[in-house]
Amino acid sequence: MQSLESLLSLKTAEAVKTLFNKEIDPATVTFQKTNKDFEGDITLVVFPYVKLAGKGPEDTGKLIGEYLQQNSGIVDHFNVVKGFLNLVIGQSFWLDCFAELSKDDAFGTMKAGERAPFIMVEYSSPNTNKPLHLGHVRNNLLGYSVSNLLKAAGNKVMMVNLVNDRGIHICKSMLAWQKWGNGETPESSGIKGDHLVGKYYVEFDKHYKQEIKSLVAEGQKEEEAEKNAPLIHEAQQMLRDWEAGKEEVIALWKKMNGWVYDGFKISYKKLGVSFDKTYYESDTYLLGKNIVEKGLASGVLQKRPDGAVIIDLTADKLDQKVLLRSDGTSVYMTQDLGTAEERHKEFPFDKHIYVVGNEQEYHFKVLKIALKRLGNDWAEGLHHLSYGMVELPEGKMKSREGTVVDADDLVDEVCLEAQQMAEERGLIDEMTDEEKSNLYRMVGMGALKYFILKVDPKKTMLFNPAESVKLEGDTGPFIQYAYARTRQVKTKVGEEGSMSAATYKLSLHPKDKELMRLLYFFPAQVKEAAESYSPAVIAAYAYELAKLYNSWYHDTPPIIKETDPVMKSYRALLSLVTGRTIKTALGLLGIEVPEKM
RNA sequence: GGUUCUGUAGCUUAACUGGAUAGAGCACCUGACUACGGAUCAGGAGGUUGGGGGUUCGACUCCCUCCAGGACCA
Repeated sequence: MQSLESLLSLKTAEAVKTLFNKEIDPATVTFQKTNKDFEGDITLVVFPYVKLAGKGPEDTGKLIGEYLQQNSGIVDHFNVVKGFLNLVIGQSFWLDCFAELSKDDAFGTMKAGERAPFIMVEYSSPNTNKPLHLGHVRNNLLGYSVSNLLKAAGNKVMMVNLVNDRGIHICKSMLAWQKWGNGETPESSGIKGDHLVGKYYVEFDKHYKQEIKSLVAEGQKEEEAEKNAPLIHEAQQMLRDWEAGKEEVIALWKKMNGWVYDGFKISYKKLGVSFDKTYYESDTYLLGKNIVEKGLASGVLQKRPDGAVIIDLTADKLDQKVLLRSDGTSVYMTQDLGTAEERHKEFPFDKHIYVVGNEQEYHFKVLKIALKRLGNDWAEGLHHLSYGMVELPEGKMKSREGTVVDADDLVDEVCLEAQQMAEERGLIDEMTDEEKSNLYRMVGMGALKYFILKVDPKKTMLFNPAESVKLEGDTGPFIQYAYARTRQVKTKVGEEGSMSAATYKLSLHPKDKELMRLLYFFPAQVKEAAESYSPAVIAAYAYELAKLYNSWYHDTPPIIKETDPVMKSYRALLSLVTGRTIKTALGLLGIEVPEKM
C-alpha cells in the first residue's frame, strides 16, 4: 500500500499544477500532525504555495483542499484555518491500513536484507579497576537500544565492547591487593569480583594520599609529592613489568581481571545487554604505530623537533595533535587508529558508531579526520554517538566524595521498590514466588530504563533516584500496565479478534480511529529514531500509545460486554495489535513486558 | 586564552528540524460509570522558551551580542 504522505504529496503537486499551473516537486511537499484542537488527521501548511497561487492563504488552502477531496480518493472532508489545511481521511482508509498492519507480527520492524548496510556499534567499554556506575548504565542502555533501533530499521548490526584491561589503573588495584589484601578473594570475602578489585583501587588511593600528605609536610609542593610518592613509583614499575611480560605480574593481572569479568557478567545480565564480540586493550594497545610510520613516510604526518609525531589539523579548525610521543610510545589516539583499521579489515563495516560520553568529542573528531587523511575513505562512516553526563540532584558524581551511584546497587534498589509497590496493591497474590520476583525485576528495570532512555541522548540528564522508581505518569511501568491490560482484555474477551467486510459498516468511536492512526505512524517513528540514534523518540511514542489506549479503553463501551460480534471482534483485534506494538516499542528500549501486574 | 555544547512551568522534560494558542509528567487543586484492571480516566491552575537586537507572512528553532553553567584543547 502506498503511504499516506506520498500519496498526498503526489496529489498536492498535481493540484498545484492543475490549479495554478506551476510545477513543484512532490518530494518537497511536507505534512505535519494536525493540532489536536482542530479536526483532521494530517495537515498541509499552504504558506509555501500562496505566492504560486497568487491568492491569500485561506483561498489557496480551500482550492487545494477541494482538489484533494475530489481526486485523492481518501480525503473525506477538510477545513482551513489561517494557512493550515486540515485533511480528514476517510474511515475506510484507516481500516485498510489497520487490516494490513495487523497481519504483521513484527509490525514496525524490518528484516535486514542481503545488501543491508553493516553497522558496528561499540559501547560499554569499561575499565577493569572498578565496578560499573550510573554513567555506565546510561552508556549501556543507549548502546543496546540504538543497536536494536538500527536492526529494526533494516541494518545488519554487530555490537562490540572494548575493555580497558591494562594500564596504570589496574596496576594500582593489583599493588594494593598485594600489599594489604591478605589473599582476599571473591570467594573468601563474598564480595562480587569487580567490587573487590574496586575496593583495592580505593585502598591504593587512600595510602597514596597519605604519602603525598607527609611529603607535603616535609616541604614538597603538592605536584612534586604526587610524582615522588613511593607508591606511584611502585605502580609504574608494575606497569613496566607487565609490559615486559613478567610472569608473576601477568598472573596476578589475569587473576584479578578474571574476578572483574565474573562481576561484569552479572551486571550486564541484570542490565539485559550483550555483545557479539569483546575486544581487550591488552591485545590492541600496540596497534597503530605502523600506521603512524606509514603516514610519516607519505608526508601526511610530521615529526616535531623533539621527535614527537604530529598531525596538523589547523586547516580543520583544530590544532596539532600528537600521535606518537617523542620517546616512541603510544597515546590513546595511536591505538584507536590501529583498532579502527584492524576492525575494518576484519569486519568491513559501512558505519561504525562509538557510544562514548561527550567529553571525548574532540578525540573522535580528530580520530575521524586523521583516518581520512591517512587514506581511509571508510572513515567517513565513523560516528561518535556523544551522550551527555548524568548528574544527581546534589550535582555531579564524585568518587572522592563518595557520591558515585553503583550500578548493581541501583538495580537492586529499583527492583525492591517495585516489589514494595506491587505488594501494596496486592493484585498478584496467586503468582508463584518465582513469577513474582520476575515481575519485580521487569517492572523495576522498566522504570529505570525508561527513565534514562526517554531523555534525548545529547542532553545532560538529571537522575533523581526517587523519581526513577515511580510507576505513575510518564514512566515505564505505566506503559507496561497498558500492555498487561491488553493481555487481560484478550483472555476475558476470549478471542484474538478479526475483521471482515462487515467491519467497514460499523459506526466507530473517534478513539477507534485515533488509535488506528497512531499505530499507522509507528514505522515512521522507528525510522526517525534510528536515523537520529535516539531511543527517546520511541519512548515518547510508546508513552503516547499507552496513554491513548487507556483513554480508548475508558471512553469506548465495555468491550467484554459488547453484544455486536462484529464490533467486539474488531475492538479485540485493535486491543491486541496495540499491545503487540507496545511490546515491540518497549523491546526496542530493552524493556520487557508482563502479562499481569 | 581558543573551540564547542547547554539554558523551556516550582521540579523532570517534549516540540516532527522555520509553522497554528509552546505539548506532557511529577507536585498542587477538582471530579469519574456502585470498578470490562483505579499502577486508570477527565478537568483546573502554572510560560516574556536566560536577556537584548536582527532575518520574514511566521522564530524555542537561523544570525549577532551579552549573561549563566558544562566539556574539551594548549
